[in-house]
Amino acid sequence: MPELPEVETTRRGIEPHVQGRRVVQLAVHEPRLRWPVAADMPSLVAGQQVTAVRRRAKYLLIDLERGSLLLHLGMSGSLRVMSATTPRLTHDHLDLELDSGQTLRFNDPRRFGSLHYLTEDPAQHLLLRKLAPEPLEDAFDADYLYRVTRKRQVAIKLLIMNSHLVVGVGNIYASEALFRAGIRPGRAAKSLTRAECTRLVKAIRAVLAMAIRFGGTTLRDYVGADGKPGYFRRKLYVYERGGEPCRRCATPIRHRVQGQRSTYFCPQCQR
DNA sequence: ATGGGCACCTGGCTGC
DNA sequence: TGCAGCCAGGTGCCCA
Repeated sequence: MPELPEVETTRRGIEPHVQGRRVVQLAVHEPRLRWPVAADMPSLVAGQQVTAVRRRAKYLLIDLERGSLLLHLGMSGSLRVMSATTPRLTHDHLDLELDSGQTLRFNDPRRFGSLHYLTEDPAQHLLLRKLAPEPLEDAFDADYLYRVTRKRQVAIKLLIMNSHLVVGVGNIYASEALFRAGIRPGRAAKSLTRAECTRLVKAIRAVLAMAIRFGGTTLRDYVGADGKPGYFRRKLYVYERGGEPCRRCATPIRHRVQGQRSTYFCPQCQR
């Protein structure tokens, strides 16, 4: 479910409830996530104070005094803050119970999410070490995108979804950013001109920033940390709009499968 | 090094 | 009503 804007929306939603609190208990109701939750994690994190809540790509980092929890929401995960006494629902797999009487509850039907506890520098962890620059920071610019697309035969949509090259762009925003940049998703990455790279970088930044401002995209059951749905969905130009008229030129939006994922584009506006 | 495909899961929807 | 088949927001890993 979550792309970068949903993860950032979640981070901002939980931060005020979590930062500065002390962990009373980590309750692992279902350890079988994408990777098994380590059995000794509850004993390691109990009693520690939360010093910060950060995000790297689509990972959330909950910094503690002596280490960090590294959480990924996968395809269907969500985090909610609620009273620790609230009855659990199906797929509520984790509870980070706090000294405020509240709990940070992780629900994930598909169990593609994950939780690690790191005592080393998180940036050096295997899952984070090879990630590309953050798209909303300065290192991600037209020069960078132009450089990494040279010699790449792969379709530009697949390239911008490759977290070793660009982080935070998932299936929805990949289609949306390419529409805004006027670039067809199937184009070989190396065929992009410098001007197109400039447009694409701007489009990626703009679409992610706007989605964060609107609190993420509502698709099916997505809700933010406070349980409220995101409002970006009505802003989508192409995603899940196959056959419908392009909002800009009225040409029917096309749908096709790329790398086993759905892609949407306007054959008129995108070249 | 690059690229393509699969795997991990559950649930919702469609069509017979 | 039941059930098979297909699809869904991610990404690490294996193989060619």
